[in-house]
Parts: sequence; structure tokens; C-alpha cells
Amino acid sequence: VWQWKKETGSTILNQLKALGISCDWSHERFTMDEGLSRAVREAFVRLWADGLLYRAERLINWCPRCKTALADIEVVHEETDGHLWHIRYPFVDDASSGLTVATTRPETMLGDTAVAVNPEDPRYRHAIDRKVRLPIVGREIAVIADSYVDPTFGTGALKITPGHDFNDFEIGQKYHLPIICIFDDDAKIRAAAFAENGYEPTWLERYKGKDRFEARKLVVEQLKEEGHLEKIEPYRLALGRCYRCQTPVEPYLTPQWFVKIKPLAEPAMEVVRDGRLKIVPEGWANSYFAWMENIKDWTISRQIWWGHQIPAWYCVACEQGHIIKTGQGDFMLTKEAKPIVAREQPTKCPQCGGDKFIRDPDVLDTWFSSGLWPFSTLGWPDETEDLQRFYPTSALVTGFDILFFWVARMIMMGLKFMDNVPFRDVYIHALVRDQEGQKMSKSKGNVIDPLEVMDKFGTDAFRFTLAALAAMGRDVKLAEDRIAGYQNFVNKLWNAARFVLMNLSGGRQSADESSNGDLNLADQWILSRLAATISKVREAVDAYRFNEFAHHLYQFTWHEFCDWYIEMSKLALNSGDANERSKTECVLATVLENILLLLHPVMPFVTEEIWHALKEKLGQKERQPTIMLQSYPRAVETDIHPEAEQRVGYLMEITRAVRNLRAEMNCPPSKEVKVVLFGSADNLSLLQAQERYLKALARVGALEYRSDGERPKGAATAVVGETEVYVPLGDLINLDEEKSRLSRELARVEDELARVRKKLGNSDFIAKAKEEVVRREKQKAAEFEDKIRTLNQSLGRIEEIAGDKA
RNA sequence: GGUCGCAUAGCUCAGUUGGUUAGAGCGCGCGCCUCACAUGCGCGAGGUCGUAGGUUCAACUCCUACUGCGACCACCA
Repeated sequence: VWQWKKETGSTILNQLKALGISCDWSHERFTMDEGLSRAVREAFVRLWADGLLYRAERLINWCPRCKTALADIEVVHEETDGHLWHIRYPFVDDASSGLTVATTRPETMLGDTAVAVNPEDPRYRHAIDRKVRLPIVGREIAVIADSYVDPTFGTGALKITPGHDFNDFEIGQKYHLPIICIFDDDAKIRAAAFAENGYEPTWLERYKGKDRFEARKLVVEQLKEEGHLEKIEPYRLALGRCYRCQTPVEPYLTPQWFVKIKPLAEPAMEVVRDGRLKIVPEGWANSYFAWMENIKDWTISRQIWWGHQIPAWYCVACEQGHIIKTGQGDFMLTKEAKPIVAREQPTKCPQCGGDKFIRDPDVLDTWFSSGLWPFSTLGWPDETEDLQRFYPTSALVTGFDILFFWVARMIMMGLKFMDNVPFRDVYIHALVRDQEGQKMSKSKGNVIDPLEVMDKFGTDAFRFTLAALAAMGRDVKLAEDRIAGYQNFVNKLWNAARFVLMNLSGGRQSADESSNGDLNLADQWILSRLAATISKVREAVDAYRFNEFAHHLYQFTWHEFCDWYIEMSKLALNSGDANERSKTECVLATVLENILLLLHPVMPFVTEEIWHALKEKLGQKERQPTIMLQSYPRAVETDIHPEAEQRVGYLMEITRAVRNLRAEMNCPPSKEVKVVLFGSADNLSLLQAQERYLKALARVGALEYRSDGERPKGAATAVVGETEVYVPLGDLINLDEEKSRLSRELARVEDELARVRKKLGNSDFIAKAKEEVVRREKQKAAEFEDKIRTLNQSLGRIEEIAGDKA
């Protein structure tokens, strides 16, 4: 175990570290550590004392390959093609007639001890309380009536094998039927089974020691030979397999340890119901309840070679008769053996005073110790400081596949032993699937090794991608294109940082000491946008909406900071105004630092790197050793500046309009153009005040502002709000192109207007819609009408020119 | 068999209380080596939001049915 742990454990740790996960490595624990073993023994003893543990012989799920008991949850059911075999069991009193049973497992007939029919089934009234003779075996078994039998399934007659089927076991208990276990722990035919029941089978030679599937063939063959096989139908059945080795599970009768689960499950459901523990996304709470409500006692003993050995001892003197030797040094305890449950081996038997004990050879299901994890790792059962401080934790992040295996158990155990939930939130993250959406699995060979991906694209890009794709409640198809895209984002951030660093004068000014009085418009704007972004990012994280988190940061960093602000900042930096320049430097540094802090959880490596460079440049390096110790940014209320946002928004629209016109008219970027703007005095004075931005961003040479008068002829035109934008191109203008462009735009706006008018024409709409909605629609209509008017005028002028030319 | 989820641009996906010109990334088209970045910059094309009904003044958004995927749970032989 320890060798295995060393290898696997270090692989996992290396992966985690490569992923840039920052943990308190001093708290690393392994299930088999002494501290945890102690917690396991303590928990076991307490459960026993509280009557929540018992040892009993039950039909349990058994893996004949692993030779161990399995919990229900460790059995995976899989639709499998099989057959329904119809076998005829003749009546003892009249061999010429009989009952036909249908079964998916003909070999188990060797252990049948009854046939059941539904008491209401008219076909079988005559059969009740008669006896039938088992083919091959020759044993006489009773026909019983029980409403459990579904008359519509198969033949309506059900063979009862209490030793090898869960339902049959129940029925067997109800009618006190004998139990014949025909298999040994290998699922091979066990000869002794028949001798035990007083049979001297001559037919046994043929089956003895045969595996269950071989036995099936032989049974079918013999039934056929003897004329008892009536029919074989194809049938799909849900076959239970061992979750580890896929071997079909065999119901098997052995003594095992069980946890009485209902008393633990009840409170565990309650805390989710009353909100003391939140499952995110909520949808999983339904599954959680469904599972908890139908939960059966938990088989916790395992017959495997490693794990926590069960802390139960048996007095050799008292239990002698219940100890069965099964091999050299191996032994088994019958269901009658009385365990002494204790933290340590007892010194004296309370019954006989004997001092010789053997310890229960079984070990515990690993999930038993895992269930104690939230507190066993913190020193429980001691009242440690760690326990005080860290229990309960705020959130558990995990995949749905262990919601039942582990999470549910932690909740039950936490409530039982700590009297409190182990964590407040359970965030069920998406499962990463391959490009085709298939679940990754070793057997399918479609596993994506995170180390390889990180090697190719970088850890930061990989982490950011996972966050960006982690939309609530949806699995992730990991596409390399996507990672490549975010790799570019990392690069973009790097280059933006380079720009900022090369423009900082250095040393003299610190980013957080900026005086925010009389900043220029761009500075006000970006700080306002930053504040808004911080708020949205925080909201997203609080709600576990990591895709929104990533989206907002991507959008802000690339499309606001880089695309607009950095470009605008160049004007301030080159303005020759030292005061303005230093303020802009401050803002650049502030925004960059905030971006780094905001992104750090998803992009730890680049952000750390850039942050150090930034701190060095600002002369603050010694003060702050690592970005990780910084607190997460909070939005600065006073930075919020709606007016600046609105103004820059307008400026951006005009800029886009000019760029658009240039592009449509195939005007090369190298060529400066003249722009004439018509609009209200307010808007124009704003534009005029900020015209350096317009000139730089849209490559405009000269700008003219007019409130009314003749519109320029031969100009490409656009309408932004109430502002008309003209780019006079003189003879360069392509009349046809401009005409079709304007017509297209006109058609689009007319469409919009028609839609809005239709709404406004509907009296129900006016009467019933919210006032604000109506007002907005009216405003839209007015805007569209204005726009249509100017577009028509522009079209008119184009046609005029065309006319002149012709 | 039961339960739940998903169907939106060529691809992968967002769209939080019903009213937006339905968005992003990649891909695609056009134009650019504009002094942080061609892993880049600018502009653009592309969707009757799976089908059929219903509720509503108004539906991608709510309800029903259907179709097609997917997952989980399940002892009907």
C-alpha cells in the first residue's frame, strides 16, 4: 500500500502543482495515516455503541473475481443482451402437465426451492399448493401464491432461488423456504450445497466446480435433452457488474457488517432541505434526495487485502465453534460469532475471562474512512485548533460521480460525529468530456492528460479555458481550438502589460496613490468600467458562474482595456502635458494591477510574473512578496462614472461609424479622411472637446462640426443616434456602392420601424404592457423615423449626383 | 421502467425573474506590418432560437405533446 501510495500520490501531487493549485501542503493526508486510522476506529466504536452497526448474514452483492462484498452503489447496472429461458417443471402428481417458468439465469434452478404464481392469476389457480419436480435435480418443490408475482411478465410463474436472487430471498424468508447456495465464492458450483440439504445427486458430477456461465450452458443443454426447455427468447436485462473489474456481480449469502443508514440519512436530507447545506446547481439536490430516500443499509465490510481492518475481536475460547479455517492462516467467522468492538484489542473476554482473541479479518469500505475526511484530517476525535478553525469548510467542489459515494457519506458522518454539516456549499462542477462529448475513460482511450494540454498551451490558458467552459450544470467538451483561443488571450495580456510597463516612468508614483480628481475622460471611463467589471466578476464567483467570471474578464481586458483604453491612453502619454501623462500612467498601472488580481485565480502564473515586474517598476517590490497575499479587488464606488461611460460610448459609436464608412468605401487605413458631423450643439461640443480620440482612432484628418445647413455632396454617410456622419470622398465615391449600402440600411431600419409600429398600434399593448416598455417603444419609433428621414435625404443626394453625372 | 438534462450562427457554446437590433470564441470574407501585440488591428457576412400546439398585449425565454440526443437511478424473473 505504501509503495503504491508513494507512486500514485506523488503523481497526483505533481499534477496538482503543475496546475498551479495552491494548497496548504502541510495538511496533506492519506487515508491510511495513523491519525485517520484512529478516527476510523473511534467512529466505528461510536456507531456500534449507538446501535447503528450490525453484523449479519444477508444476501449481498458479491464480486466473484475480487472475492469481496460490494455496497449497492458499487454495482453498476448495464443493459445487456440476454435470453429469457422458458423451463417446464412437471407436477409431481401428474408429470404429463406442469408449470413453465421464465428465467434469465437457468443455472440457478439447481437451487430453486419453490415456484410462485400470483394468487389472482386464473391460469394457475389449479397449481397452487401442488408440487412440481425440478428437472435435472429431481427435487420436489412447492408452488406458492404471492402477489409479488407479475402475471404479465414471462409466463406468470416465477422460480424462487432464495440463495441467488434478492427478491427470491425476500420471498424465501416470508415462506420459510430453504436456502440453497449452489455457488462458492468463485461463483463455481459448490458440491457441498446439495449434500448439506440431504441430496445424493448422481447428476452432480457434470456440474461440480463449473463456473456459473459454464453451468448455464450445461443446464440448458441437459434441459433440452430432457425436453424441459420450451422456449428461448432474446431479452435485454440490466446486469449488475463490479464497478472495479466489471465482473457480473453474484448475490451471495455471507455474514457482513452493515451500517443502519436511515437514522443517518434523515438528518442528512434535512440539512439540504432547510438550506444549511446548499447543493449547486440545485438540480443535483433532487438526485441527492432520491438516492437518500431509497438508501439501503450500507455493507461496509470488504474481503480485500488492504484497508482499515475492522476493530472487532472474537474470543477464541467462546467462539471456537464459529471460526472456520479456510486456508493457511485464513479463517472465516460464521454469522453466529459474537464480536467485541473496541478501539484496541481487549485484554480479557468479558464472557469467559479468556485472553486469546482473533481480530475480524475484514477491512472497511474505503468510503467509510473517506466519509470522516472533513474532520478526521483535522485531528478528530481530539478537539484540535484546526478542527475549531476549519470545520465546517465553506465549499466542497466535486464531480457528480462521487456525490453519493463520498459527499453523501461525509454529510451523514459529519452530522453524526460533529453535529454540523462538513461544508456549506457543494458545488458540482462540470465533467470534462472529449471532443465528441464522450466521457473520458481509460478503457476508451480518450483520456486527455492535463499535463500534455498544459505543455502544449500553457497552464494559464488551460485553466482559463476550463473556467470559461464551466457553464452551470453542463458538461464540457474540451476542444483544443478553444484552449488555443485563450492562449492568445494570455499573450494579449502579456503584451498589454509590456505596453504599460514600458510607459511607466517608474519609481516615483504608486498605482494606489492616484488622485482621482480631474482625470481625463478616458481615465474616468476605464476606472468606471473596471469598477463595473469587478462587481460583475464578484457576483459571478459568488454564484459559482465561472463562465461569466471568465467572460467578463476577457471582455474587459481585451475589448475595453486593450482595444480602447490603451489606444486612448497613448494620446495622454504623448500629449506633452506632464500632469496628464502622470495621471494616465497611474490609471494604466491601477487597471493593470486590478486585472492581474482579478485573473490570478484562473491564470496564476502569468499574473504573478507580470505583477512582480509591475511592482518592481513601481518601486514597491519589497513591500509585497507575492500576488497571492493580496486581497481580491473590490469595486471602488467613487470610480463609477455613468456620464463618462455614456460619453465614451458615444465617442465609440461615432468612431465605429467612421471606420465602417472607410472600410465600406475601401479607403485604406493609411489615408486620412475628412469628416463632417451634423448634430445637436451638445453632442458636437462633446465630440469637439474629445476630437483627438476621434482623429487617432478613426484616422481622421480634419473634422468639421455643423448644426444645420447644406449636407456635403458625394459623401459616404451614416447616422449615429441623432448625429449624422459624413465622409466626403468627392469623386472617389462609388455611387452604386454607396447607394446600395444606404438602401440596405434603410430597409433594415424600416423593418424595425414596422415592427415597433405594429406593437404601438395594438391597443392591448398600450393598455397592458408596462409603462416603461411602452415608452421605450415610442422612443424607438421616433429614432427610427429620424434615421429613415436622414437616410432618405442621403439617398436623394446620391441620386442627384448620379443624375448630374448622367 | 423511473427521474433529470440538452436541442440557438459552419463548429463549440452563452443568453439570471417573458419586452434586446438574439451574443461570444473559433472558422469564414474583405482591408491592414497603425511605434504593446500579425498568438495582432479594423470592417463584415452568417440564425424563421428542434417540430406542432397552448398561455400572454408580447415567447429563444412559461406550459403540453412529439422527435432526436445524453445522463443518472432501478431487484420485476
